[in-house]
Amino acid sequence: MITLKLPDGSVKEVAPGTTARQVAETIGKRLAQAAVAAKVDGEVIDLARELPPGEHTFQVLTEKDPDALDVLRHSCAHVMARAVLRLFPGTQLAFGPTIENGFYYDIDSPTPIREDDFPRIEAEMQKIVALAEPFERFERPTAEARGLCADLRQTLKVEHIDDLARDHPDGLSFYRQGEFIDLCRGPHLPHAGRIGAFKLLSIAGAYWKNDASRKQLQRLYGTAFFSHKDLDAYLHQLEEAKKRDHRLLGKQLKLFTISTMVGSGLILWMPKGAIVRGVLESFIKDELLKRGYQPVYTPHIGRLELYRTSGHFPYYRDAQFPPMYTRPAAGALDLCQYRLSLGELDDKRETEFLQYAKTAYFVPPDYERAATQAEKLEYLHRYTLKMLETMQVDLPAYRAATDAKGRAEALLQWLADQEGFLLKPMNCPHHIHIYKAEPRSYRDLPVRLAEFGTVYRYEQTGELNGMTRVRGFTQDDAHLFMTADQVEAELKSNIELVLFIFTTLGLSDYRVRIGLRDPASSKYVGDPADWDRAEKTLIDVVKNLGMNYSAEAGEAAFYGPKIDFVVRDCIGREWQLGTVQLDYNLPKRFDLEYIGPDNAPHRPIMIHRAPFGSLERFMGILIEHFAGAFPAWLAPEQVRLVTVSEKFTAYGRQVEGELRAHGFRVQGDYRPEKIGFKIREAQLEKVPYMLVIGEKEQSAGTVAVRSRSEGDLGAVPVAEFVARLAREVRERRLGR
RNA sequence: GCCGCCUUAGCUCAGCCGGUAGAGCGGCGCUUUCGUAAAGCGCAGGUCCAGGGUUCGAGUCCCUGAGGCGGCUCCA
Repeated sequence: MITLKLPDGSVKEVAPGTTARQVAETIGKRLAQAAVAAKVDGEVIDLARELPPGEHTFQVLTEKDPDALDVLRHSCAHVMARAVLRLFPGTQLAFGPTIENGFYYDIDSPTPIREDDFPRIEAEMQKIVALAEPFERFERPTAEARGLCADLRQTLKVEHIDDLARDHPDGLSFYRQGEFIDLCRGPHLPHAGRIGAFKLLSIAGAYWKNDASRKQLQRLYGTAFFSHKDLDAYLHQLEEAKKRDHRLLGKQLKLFTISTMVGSGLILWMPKGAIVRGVLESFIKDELLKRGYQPVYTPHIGRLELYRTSGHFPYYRDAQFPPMYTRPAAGALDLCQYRLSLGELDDKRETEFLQYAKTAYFVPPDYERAATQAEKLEYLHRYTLKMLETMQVDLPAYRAATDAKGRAEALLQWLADQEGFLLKPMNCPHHIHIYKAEPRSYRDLPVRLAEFGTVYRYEQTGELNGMTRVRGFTQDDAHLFMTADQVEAELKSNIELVLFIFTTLGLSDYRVRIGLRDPASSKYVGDPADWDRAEKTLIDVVKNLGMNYSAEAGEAAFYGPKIDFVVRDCIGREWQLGTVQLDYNLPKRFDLEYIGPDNAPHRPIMIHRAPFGSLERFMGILIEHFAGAFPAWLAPEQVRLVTVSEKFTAYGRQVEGELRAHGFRVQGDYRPEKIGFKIREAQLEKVPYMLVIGEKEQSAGTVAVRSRSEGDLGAVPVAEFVARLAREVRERRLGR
């Protein structure tokens, strides 16, 4: 017998071989009709599946259950794939999972699919849904499954089976629906007729198995619901969310702009945006001073040697603006050094090298693109020799070296003596040298150096996004230098600082991610023992604070693990804001020390932290968070005075002066327009308060207050309005 | 960087099968002196992203490049 525990606590015994649907029928006919799938021991299964022997929890899923929506969407992905196969014969299927608000299917079709094709595909899907054919599960031994996929000419599926044969030696499942058969774990709807409403949303490129070196496929995104009403509600919600987009609001509200001439990913803060940023900066600066931080300033560039020492230059070469050598040819040799140190020339870098070589008139005449890696490196070597010769630089160590690695090292020796600078990609090396500028005692620790430090990173063009992913940004950065037994308290205090900032701004929808190193990757520097210690400390601190978190391998910085605060933008993309990073490595690389109570030198430990992340990204997220309607303490313009007619201009100016004298950001609108028009403008500019001034106010010495969100609040004496607003600003009230 | 799409007035956008460019808002001028989300009339404003090609003729078709959007990959 099979024993099932139902959600209401009752227990049901059924015979072996009973299907989930049969159980639903014994519970109730209506329930069986409403059933979409079943949940056994937390796992969602088809209604047609026979229940496994033993004791289980059992639940029938109906349309109301969120898990049921996933099942529906997964089935809809199959329907879409089936429609695509009909319309685009020869299409290869990859993966078709559900995602948070819908589903996608990765495909490789002989003729690329375009958004114009969506209506045809949707019409074909509609036909399939109308037939209401069942989804039938069947299983095959792995070898046979491979054969079936091969017969279906689904080469990607065959490749996938080869990859996962190890993990599934005892067979794989398929689902058949009409002529369509797909390798799939399931579960699925009983039949396609249950798909109430669906829509294809977009199309994008995606790499096979998420690997950029593999083939790029087309990813078709769609969504589906049980009812048209739900679909319409979702589409409406999408439209509304788009109106909060910081790129749109930034333009409308004149907060920031990006100019092609200045460069992609470089934010120009317009006066209104600059006000908000300034208020945020003083907010955090005051907080830091209270917490024992010391503000510092450092320049925007630093010597290459500095970043060779820190590791930033060699490790993130491709993500930086090119180095600036005072001797131009050194730049070319630097490029050679880098390629030689990598020991390979991939297609992209080979093209770059050829272009570079051409401009220097050093193209090897017999250069063949099809050369092997070894031949390519040989050309690179000959090019380097030619450069050195022309520059009349004699490098015996280079000549003596026999392989690319040796040559790279010899070149680096020479480059290290060349004067070269880098736009700073991080502030830490500069701050480290402030730490190093004086001898430190254990009594001085922790030393907390803070700066709104602007850094530059050459992000790939496809990554740039409004204010959230840029090439020049300012971190509210600080570096803390401390002893081992101060680490925990400092970490804790920094996490609390981030939380304080988030609370003040009403950012409540975030998640905490602990970034650990990926054991399989070689990008991390330092002693594994230090890493283990650092990772354990971070996890302990977060646990002790009772926070929810997810620990994710591969999300660490190259020098240490970190705690990130991740938020979502208006269309659901995640961005890292606040970050706290623990670092045992840079102190070693820069040979930092302090004198301990034992009168001997010790190595300090560093924390890197930026509660906002970057002011640019934070501002972008904040614009979306408030939908452009900043609370009074942050608003670029706090008060707009609107006069009923030009007769009241004088009184208006008097009130304006009074408010300005109290430090408020106020602007008077004295144009001979109707006040309805002036109010509309102020409302659209999202000014928190409008003060209407006419005959009554002038004679009574009052102002008629109108709130952006609550409308007419009635007249009050000017002094009273001043007191109210001052309090609202002081308390950093969020309003709504 | 990769795949797909987009780029027309300051902004939002129309512009058919290739025949020489339009609207609304905004701006400016005049009139209106007005009570809580748009007063009326008039005027100005365009290298149709850039470069090349096809064509008698290109905003429209083709190629290359730049910038943007959505993904993917990346993100110290």
